[in-house]
Amino acid sequence: MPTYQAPRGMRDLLPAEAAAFDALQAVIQARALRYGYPRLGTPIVEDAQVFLRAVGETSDVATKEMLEVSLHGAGGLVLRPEGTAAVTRAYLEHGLHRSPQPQRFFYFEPMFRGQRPQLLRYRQFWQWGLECYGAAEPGADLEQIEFTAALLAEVGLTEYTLKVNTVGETAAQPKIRQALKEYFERYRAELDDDCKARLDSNVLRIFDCKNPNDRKIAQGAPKLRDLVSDADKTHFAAVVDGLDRLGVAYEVDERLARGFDYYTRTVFECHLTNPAFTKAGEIAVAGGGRYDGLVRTMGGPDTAGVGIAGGVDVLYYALKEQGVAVAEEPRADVYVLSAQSDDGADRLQLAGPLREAGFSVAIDYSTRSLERQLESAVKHGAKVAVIRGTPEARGGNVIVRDLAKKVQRVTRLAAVVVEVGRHVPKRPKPRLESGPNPDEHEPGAAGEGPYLGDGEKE
RNA sequence: GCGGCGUUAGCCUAGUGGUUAAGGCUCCAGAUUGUGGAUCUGGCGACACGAGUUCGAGUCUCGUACGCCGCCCCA
Repeated sequence: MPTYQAPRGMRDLLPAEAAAFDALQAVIQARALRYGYPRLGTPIVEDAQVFLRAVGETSDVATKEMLEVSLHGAGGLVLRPEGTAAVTRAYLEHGLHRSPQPQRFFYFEPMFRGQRPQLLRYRQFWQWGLECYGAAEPGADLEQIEFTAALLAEVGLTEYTLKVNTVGETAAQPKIRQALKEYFERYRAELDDDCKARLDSNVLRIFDCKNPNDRKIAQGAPKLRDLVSDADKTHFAAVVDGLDRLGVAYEVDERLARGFDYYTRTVFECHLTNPAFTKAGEIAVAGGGRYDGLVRTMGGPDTAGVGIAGGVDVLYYALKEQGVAVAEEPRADVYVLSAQSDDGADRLQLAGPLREAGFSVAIDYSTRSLERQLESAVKHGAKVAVIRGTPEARGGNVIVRDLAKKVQRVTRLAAVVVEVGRHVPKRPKPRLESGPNPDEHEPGAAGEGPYLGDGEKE
């Protein structure tokens, strides 16, 4: 009787999907580390003001789409709706703005939104993200865009397009909004109700309108690129030029504007292009941009910043749609069976050395017939059965049976680990500390010079 | 948050006012505890929840929850 259900828009990650998420996190986090972005964790709950300040109090996120948390009746806390504001809060709270700049961070966390769920828009969703503080140069923008392109290529996502645009520096934004407002104000009577509202709330969003007539009006609007400052133009030109040189495919989309107020200059998004997703409008698998005014808005010094966030759920389903195998539900490779009854501890003792050696081992504790136990082992996906039969147990032996090849041999207890190793691989054991990288080539093989200490001359 | 459409067992499906709600898959247990995915036999298990209409509701009406789609918005 399904009396209890997961809350609306939230779902369980069953082992297969959880394994896929783990695999995605491992790939993304390893790349982040390679780019010099260590992971930073922030609480799932934050003071609502953190986000209200950052994203702009008028945006919809602020007004109605955050999930509030009640703590003994006191309000003011919300479930984290996005990463950038939270990471920025941590950056300032811990004085990281007084550490050598730039500071780079990676995160991989669940986020929450309050709207009704739709295709790939859950109330709890996972995002990975990068933040870089204290680098105003276009190279920092490029770094993150290149990261994303390389990441998506690594995991095998091909059905997407990268769009880039510039929305101008902080100082230029009021002027830009003013110019657009003046333009659209002339057509106010012709705009549909939604766009009339956008005219007052967020003019930039009129460019996203689906109404054909409004689109026509929007085509004649002043171009963002003409409205931004000369410095903005130089910055954007450097980004675009860099993408060309790096061989990253992109489109300049004059209409691209992101939802949060904190974006300045470069904005970018990766949109899915598979029809299964475009039918639901534009779904972004990653997106981000520069936020040169955010740190100051949050109470810190004038600090440039740039960030990107990607949807893990979106990426996972997009890969599935493309037929990319992500990860399988992990199964125990080895099953321990026994014909003896009440020998649970013996079965555990049998499994122990195998587990310590790195094999994944599950145990059948039942007293069912060997036939049943073998059937169960196969159904659970085991590749090898270690069978404790009566005569073998008496002689200190077990049977190691390869369930796929249907071959087996009697093995001394001391040799079980070696014998099992002939049929299935060990799982990598994680370590608490990582050691130094081994040198992968002979010294001098790449034509490098000898090591010299300070003061030595070649 | 607004609107439309849905919800029968773990999964898929039948059942449009009248016995005890049917079937397939899965799962569990057996087919005399030494060798497996098959087969056979048996078993567990559902009308999302709550009201209402009716002699009688899985079936009609309303509300709630959840899902899908659209809108708003997009992280």
